[in-house]
Amino acid sequence: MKILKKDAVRVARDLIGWQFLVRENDGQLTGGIITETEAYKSTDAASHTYKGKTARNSVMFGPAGKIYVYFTYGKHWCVNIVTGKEDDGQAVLIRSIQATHNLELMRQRRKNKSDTELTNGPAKVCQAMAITGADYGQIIGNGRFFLLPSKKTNKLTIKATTRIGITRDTHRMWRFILQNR
DNA sequence: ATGGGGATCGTCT
DNA sequence: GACGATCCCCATC
Repeated sequence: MKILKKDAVRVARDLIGWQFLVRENDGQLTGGIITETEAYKSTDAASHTYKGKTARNSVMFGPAGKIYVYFTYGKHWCVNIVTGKEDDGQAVLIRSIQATHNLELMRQRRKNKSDTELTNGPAKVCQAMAITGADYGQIIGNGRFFLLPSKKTNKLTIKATTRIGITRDTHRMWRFILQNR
């Protein structure tokens, strides 16, 4: 997918408003509209690729369009979309979506949390969409994962802020949030 | 509505 | 052996 081959910071902004979906075993689609993202690059001390290639982060070194999933805090999975050129070591973290497909299944997986708490965090998105380490390296578009362009004809209002939950390179304005949601 | 602290384990030092 | 690209619970306002 062409949009994903650009710089992660650009892609993180561009993906706001796109639909992020998975196909369930029964063929149904689950997911929603991307409302919050963050960019991570190898030149960035907050990135998993900052210290070079390892077994865990290898998929981040390309090609673009693959899924990078990681396990964190002993409990949670988080999902990224690999971006950039071959060997760049960059990706966009999906931090939040606005649920549009298969709400009932997502509520069930999220233990019937309120709708505002359904998919408003990176690990919550993975819980609701049942994304785990089994999805590591999946290619978007011809398997379980799908990205569909924004249907909005009017321009979206997108706010840039510093990233969440990191301790290094905290000043970078690489978090993008859809306004008026 | 907001904030502090505990849980928990794979990955890297 | 330490530390997270986090979530949840509970206390307080």
